[in-house]
Amino acid sequence: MSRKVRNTLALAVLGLLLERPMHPYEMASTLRERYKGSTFKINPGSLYDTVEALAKHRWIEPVETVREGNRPERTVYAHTELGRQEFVAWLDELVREPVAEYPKFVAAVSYLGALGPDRAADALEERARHLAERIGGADTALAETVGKGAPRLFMIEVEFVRHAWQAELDWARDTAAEIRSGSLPWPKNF
Amino acid sequence: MSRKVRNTLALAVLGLLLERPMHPYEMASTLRERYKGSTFKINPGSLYDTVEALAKHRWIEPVETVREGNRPERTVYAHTELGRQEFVAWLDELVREPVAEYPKFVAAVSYLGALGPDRAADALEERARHLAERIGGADTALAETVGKGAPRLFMIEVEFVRHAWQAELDWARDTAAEIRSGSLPWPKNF
DNA sequence: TGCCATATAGTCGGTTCCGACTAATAGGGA
DNA sequence: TCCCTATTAGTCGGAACCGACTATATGGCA
Repeated sequence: MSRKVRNTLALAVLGLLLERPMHPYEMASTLRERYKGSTFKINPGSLYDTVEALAKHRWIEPVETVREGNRPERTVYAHTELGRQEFVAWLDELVREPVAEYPKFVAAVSYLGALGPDRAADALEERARHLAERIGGADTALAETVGKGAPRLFMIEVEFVRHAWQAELDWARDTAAEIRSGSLPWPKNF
Repeated sequence: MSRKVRNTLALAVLGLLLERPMHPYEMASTLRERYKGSTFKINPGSLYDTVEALAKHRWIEPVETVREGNRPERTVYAHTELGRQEFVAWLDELVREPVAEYPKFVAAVSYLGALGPDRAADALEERARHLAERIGGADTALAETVGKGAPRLFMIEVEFVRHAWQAELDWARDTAAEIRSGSLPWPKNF
């Protein structure tokens, strides 16, 4: 059946418009404020394209075009009833069904052999250090928001990525250790 | 500095051409044979675009154009010395430095609240079941290849994704349980 | 008051990506 | 021998995506 707009940025736009009408630039700054800059890739070009696509399919619609002083016009959008329905259905589907996602790291790991054992172990250990830093950052962010009294649910995706990073970190360290110990044998032809 | 070709499919192409010269269609079928269809998104259009981009930057080059019977011409490519160097350098970088990747599930989780507690828990439990199946599939694939006497390193990325899926599964189950038990409070305005 | 950094708001052209479509041949069964 | 399907091989137009660039206004400080 294949949804009309697949870009996840569209999900963010719909989510924001369910709260209140906004113009695109405001969407971008609101998302950044809420620490969603690492959940959604907020690129101005993509954002305006996405908003247009959503409008074309009547998931959102322009409600007014204001001009303040000599600044460029701002077109304010609101969600439609169709948009609200699609938002929830899409969300449901995204949570229920894992979809293939081809991350760069998996691609690289599939050719790990080409680095040779020493360089591969080095690289994995360096990655592990980077991941540890990011986990620290996530913990700080989580502590801050909870400290401000915000409900945990508002940062639930940060809890998830923290968990995922931890698992990746564990794997990187274990695999590096296996390479160092020789328990992960290295074929000659690499 | 920003690499010339970023598509990970280019990494797969280079990896294959380091073994021996091939024409694009052969690359695609070889990758599928080796169970790399879930590591790289092998789309004919993308593949031919990628090969062209690699050729433009002299990481690979056409070595011959053969025509058998009335079939379309097949252009066979080989890697260049530059291509070999870039391959290893790129690989190294991809392993060492985690890069931001915006997966759809994270986007959805960030709006989990919109599903309401019951539907959210349902959806997470269903995802957990799907993940369990995939983990089973990965285990089967791993057992088969090891059974055939292939070195573990040839399927190392499957070990990684298996680990990542397991972590995701654990999180999904734990979070669903927290929602069911009420220990993850649900704000009213969602 | 002159200047610079930052915030506001969005445009534009190019690259990448996608998947439906084309087209020929080989193999197998009725 | 005719037809159907699978395999081989690749093309093409459009959609999505990106990020550098434009342009105005505001605030602070030297």
